[in-house]
Order: sequence, then structure tokens, then C-alpha cells
Amino acid sequence: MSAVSNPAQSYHHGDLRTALLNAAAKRLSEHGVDSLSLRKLAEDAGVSRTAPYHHFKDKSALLSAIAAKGFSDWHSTAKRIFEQEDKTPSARFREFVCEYVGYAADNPEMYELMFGRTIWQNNAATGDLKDVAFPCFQFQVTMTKFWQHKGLLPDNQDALRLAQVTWGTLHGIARLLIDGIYADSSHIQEMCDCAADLFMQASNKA
Amino acid sequence: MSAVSNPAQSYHHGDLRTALLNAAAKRLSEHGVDSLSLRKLAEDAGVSRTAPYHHFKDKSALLSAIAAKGFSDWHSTAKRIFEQEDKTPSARFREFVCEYVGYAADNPEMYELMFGRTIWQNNAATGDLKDVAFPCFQFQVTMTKFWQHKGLLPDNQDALRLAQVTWGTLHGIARLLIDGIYADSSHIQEMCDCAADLFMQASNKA
DNA sequence: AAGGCTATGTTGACGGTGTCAAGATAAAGT
DNA sequence: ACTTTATCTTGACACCGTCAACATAGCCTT
Repeated sequence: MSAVSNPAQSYHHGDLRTALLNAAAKRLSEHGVDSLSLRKLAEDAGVSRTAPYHHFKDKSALLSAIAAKGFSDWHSTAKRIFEQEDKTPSARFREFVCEYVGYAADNPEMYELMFGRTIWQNNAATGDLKDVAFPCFQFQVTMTKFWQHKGLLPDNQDALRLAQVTWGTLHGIARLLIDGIYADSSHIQEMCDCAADLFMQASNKA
Repeated sequence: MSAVSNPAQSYHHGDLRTALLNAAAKRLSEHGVDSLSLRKLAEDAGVSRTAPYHHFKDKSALLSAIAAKGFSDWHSTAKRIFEQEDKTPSARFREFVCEYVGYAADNPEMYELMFGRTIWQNNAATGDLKDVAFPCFQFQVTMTKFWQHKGLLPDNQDALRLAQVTWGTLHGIARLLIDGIYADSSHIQEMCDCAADLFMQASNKA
């Protein structure tokens, strides 16, 4: 905190916005969404309580900004898995299932933020957030169509509905795990295998 | 609020506990979990801010008590659907799927409370809550075994895993709907049908 | 370079929250 | 009748998000 180490320490912070986002990401992963207050973040950044309001409209906007980064990251991961052309579609499908649930289990607080009610209810989501999140949702449909085409998922279902259901399954498993309801992390692998088997079996019609 | 109309109005309330629970249920369905404060509930019951603490250890305990009633109600509904012996197992399965998602869509705030992180994280759930909720979870396994036996669900999967996955699917769809993520209520029926088809197709192995 | 505009930071204040401590009152049990 | 216990009260504390008003620093124009 010495004035020497940071020349931009004077009156203006320099890059408060990213400092706040970094502090928020740290607090998020360590202490959870619920114990994330603007005042604490301001303190972390060495700035007064109301300074953040010059960079974010309100708390919700700040949370949206963090979530946006999460979506961007996850979207990259999903694409990477999906586009491994050296692996069979079936292997990639199974890997996607495991990685999805694994991501949620490894980053429970980020997942909660991204897919929780906090930022989505009451249409509280920022335009910026939607711009990042919607393509991410849409990618789920793209993948579903591909898997249908490859015979891994039933071809007699509407792609959108099927995407909603398969995603719903992963989302549901993730939430049960994260929230500690009736499932614990020692069974992740088995649950993912079971889900993947179930979906792929459904396409093997007699 | 006249002292005449309620003889027990004097100093002691009479039955503050149930009054609080009623007020909470009302506020819950009308304004949501998040805007549910002990102080407002106390005011609703015409009592001072800290009076509730003589009936509930803390806010979490009060929420648990409301959720417990929700679980009890849902458990009855589930049993009623499952035990309709005049209908085919397949019809009952499909009905269960629709009713589950329908319950969540019709009582979003109660569902959020029952299956949300608020009361489950950090092992915050009361013993009383667990006593009601666990049999409810367990019933999902019982039903799964039955459906496996009837050939509606794949027989080659562990019942517990399969229960977690099927329930996860319903839970996930419910949450996506409630939280307004990538699904809206006009598609409930189609999504439920899609999910039911998917599961039942999985058991029709060649 | 001088002056003004704008971005960014500050303190003060308001109403809201959960919760603890200490005291008042009523009911129940001896 | 006396004591214990359950219940309800006010007061206080530490948080929280957010608004209003003011201070400062950097940039842009003249």
C-alpha cells in the first residue's frame, strides 16, 4: 500500500474498473456470491465506498460483468471440446458432459453467478451480458444438431427442445451437486456416465 | 387490530409461530424469497422486530420451516400421481414429469426456496427440514426402481444414479424456466414431452 | 498557457437488514 | 403466594446498497 510502489496511487486509481473485477473474482471464488459486497470490493481496491458507482451502474451491473467473463471462458472451453476432430463424436459428447458438470463443480460460485437467478431474474441482465451469454446458449443447440446428425441423439426430436432438455439435465445435475442436494462430488463421474449413456441409448431405436 | 376482536392480542400474541409462517408464505408467493425479511414478517404479525427469535433460531430456521411444508405437500402430490393404479405406468410417468415441472412453474418462489441454495448450503438445513425432505428425495428412487421394473427406464443402470439423473433433468428444466434462462413457460408442455420421450426411448434397446 | 469540461474520487446521510443483550410482562408450575 | 419459564419489548451494533453534494485531477479547447 506504499505510495511509492504504485505511482497511480494518488487521487485517481488508474484502473479501478479492472481492479474491482479482479477483487470480485477473488472474493467470489473464495467466499461466494452472497458475501460479495460493493463496500468490501471498494476496500480491497483501496478506494472509498461509492467509487465503484462511477464504473458500474449498480451491484447487479458489476455481477453481470463478472458473469460475462465466465460465459466467455466457458464458451471457449465448450468450443475446444466440441472441435477435437481427432476424437469420435461419441467421445466428445461424453467429454462435454463430464466437462460441463466438472466446470460447475470446480467453480461452484462462478457457476451459481452465471446460471443463478441473481442476475437473470427481473430481466436484470445487462445488454453486455446477454451479448456474451446468448451465443453460449445457442452453441448448445448447434452441438445438439450435430449430435443428432451423427446419430448420438434421437433424430425425431426438435433440436431446440432437445437442447433444452439435454442442457437442463446437465444444469440440474450441476445444481444438485453445487447446492449439496442429494448428490455429492464423489459420484460425479458415475452420474455423468449415466446421463451420457441414457441420452445415447435413446437414439438406438429398435 | 382492535383489542376486542382478538382476545389473545394483549401482550402475548397467542400463536405467533403459525402467524409468522402464514405471513411468510404469503410474502413468499407474492414478492419472492429475496424480499422476505424477519422484520417485515414481525410487522405483519403486529409484533416487534425481535419477537420471531423466540420461535425460530434465526432467519434460516424460519425459511426451513416454510420449505418443510412445501416438501410435505409435494411429497403427497407425487405419491398421489404415482399411485393412480387405473392408469398405465407409462401414463403416470409422463404425468409425473409434467406435474413436477408444472409445480415448479406454478410456485416458483416456493420451489426456489425448497431446492435453492439458500437453505441447503453450508449445511444450514434444519433437522426438521431434512426429516421431511429426505423421504421426498428417497421417493424419487423408489419410483425410479418401479419404472425400471416396468421397462420404462433402462434396467442396466444403477437405480440411485438413474434417479439422480432423471430428477436432475426435471430440476434443471424447472430451474431454467424459473430463472428465465433460455426457456419460457409457453414451451413447458413440449419440453416435458421431449424429456419423457427421451427417457422412455432409452429403454427400447434393439 | 488559461480556462472550463468531464471523469473520477471523496464524505455524509438514509433506510434497510439480521441479530445480540437486557429488561418487562404474563402464564404456568410449585 | 412464589418462583420459574415463555414470551415480547426497546436499544444497540454492524453490516448493506445507494443517493446527493462536493473535491480533485486530467484532458481539450481556445
